[in-house]
Amino acid sequence: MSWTDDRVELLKKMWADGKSASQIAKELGSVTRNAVIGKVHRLGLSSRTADAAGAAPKAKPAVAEPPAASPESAAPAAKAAPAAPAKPKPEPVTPPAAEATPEPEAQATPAPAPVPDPPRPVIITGRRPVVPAGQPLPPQPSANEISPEALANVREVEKTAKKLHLMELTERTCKWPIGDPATEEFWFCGLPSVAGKPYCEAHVSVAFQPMQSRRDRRR
DNA sequence: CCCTGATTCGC
DNA sequence: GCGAATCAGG
Repeated sequence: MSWTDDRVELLKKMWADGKSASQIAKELGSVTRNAVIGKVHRLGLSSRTADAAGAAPKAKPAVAEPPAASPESAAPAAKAAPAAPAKPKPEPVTPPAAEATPEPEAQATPAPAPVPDPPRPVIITGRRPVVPAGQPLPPQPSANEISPEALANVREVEKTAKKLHLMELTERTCKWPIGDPATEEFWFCGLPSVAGKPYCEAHVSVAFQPMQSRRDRRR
């Protein structure tokens, strides 16, 4: 396969989104990360300036950057805008409020017995527990068993999630789901996973809890 | 080792 | 223009 306008478009999009060359290569398929990097350079869009939204960034250091003059000179905004309904882009992640319950909070105990605890990921959605029909019943373990600090940390970490799709997960990428599977706002953490565990450091801390904290949990 | 992007250069 | 091989790093 070659660099069709479509694929180039996707490439630009993902590159702007901060995806790595290898991630982009996987998503596009039929190309290696080298190919992606090569193309990125040929397109002149390297630097990857931290400006996301809309405007065409043009801040090249050395080489001249011919803006590829298109037929239309002053064509107004009406640029090809997909039928994307709305994307306010607020943090989709909003874990169930964790009341300040001064729980002692014993850091994950790698201790003797392997925690026989089901690593149940909390599917955190921005909305109410509204689950579209057909969903496998998202576990809502409620955060009352997780320390507020840990939760805050997780939220922080999730901002840097690699946002991988199912097929991009590997042996060493965090498989913690983020967002609502029923919407586009869904992906997997993707950060480096702890050796032998399916999740990254932050998510392991909320997925595997010491038995102690589960004990005497009322309700 | 795992991974990044950057460059080169034969095709 | 393309991208494998290679380089240079984290």
